[in-house]
Amino acid sequence: MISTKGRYALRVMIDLAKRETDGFVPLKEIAERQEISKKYLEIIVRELVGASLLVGVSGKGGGYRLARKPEEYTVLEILEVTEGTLAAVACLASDDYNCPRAEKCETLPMWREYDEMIRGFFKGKKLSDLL
Amino acid sequence: MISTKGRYALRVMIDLAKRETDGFVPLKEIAERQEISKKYLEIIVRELVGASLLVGVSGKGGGYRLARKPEEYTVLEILEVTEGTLAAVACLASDDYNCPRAEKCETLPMWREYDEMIRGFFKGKKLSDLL
DNA sequence: CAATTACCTACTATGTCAATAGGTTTTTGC
DNA sequence: GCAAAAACCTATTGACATAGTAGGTAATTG
Repeated sequence: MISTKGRYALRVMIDLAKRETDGFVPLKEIAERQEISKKYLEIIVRELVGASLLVGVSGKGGGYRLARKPEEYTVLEILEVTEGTLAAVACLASDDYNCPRAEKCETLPMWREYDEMIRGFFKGKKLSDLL
Repeated sequence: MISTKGRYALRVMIDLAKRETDGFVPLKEIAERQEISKKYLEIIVRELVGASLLVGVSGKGGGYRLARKPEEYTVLEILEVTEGTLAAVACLASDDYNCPRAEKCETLPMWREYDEMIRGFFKGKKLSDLL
């Protein structure tokens, strides 16, 4: 299940994409428009800055803006930053999981297929598709 | 993310499908073969019986068996029993959620599309496909 | 009647989610 | 230089879900 964090992140990105030409947009404005607690958004937005999806500038006149053009973001990368992993099952979440039953596991192939489908879906969606 | 409950349920169903002709299979055997705590499986299996996916018989010589043929189960229904909902976002998890922002929500259409894809995927998989 | 098995209720440890609280640092305009 | 505005940072919390465990009762068969 996609958490609020991922969903909020997406909404922030969309909000900023719509204000692409407005320079730096303060978080306060975004929080009000989106009706999300500014304090909570701070956490989310910081991660987006950390991953270089957003650029943040402190001080008066500061705020946030997209680091690239809306069509250059996939929904996948936005969700991966905030959700950590989109893996459907723990077995696929990290490379060093190494389940001893993997060889004989009858369900693993299905989870792999599922995973690929999901990633493909979100990779195919650009931020610009959501405006 | 699909929890252990759903994944274990699936493995129990597969295990039973492979022993379709063996009459009633005691949980102890399944737990040993699958290397899962019997106690925990009890909880899961009870839910499967409650949903009429399995038939359980008490007493000596008892155990569990499938209620239907393997090709008559979809993975979707098995997961739905144990996971409760497969909805990707809270907005779609229950019908009476009624988000006030639904009308203007830019992401909702994508979540709907995502949801349909997932349900379609698991509906298309039969238990017999996993043997 | 003893063994086996499902069935049932309750509890618990751990972790994650969704925030909140209360600061510090950076930058600009006056 | 100073006040305002903004990002940035650390810590904490309440609620809930997950992944079990513990200890029993009821049903069935040989």
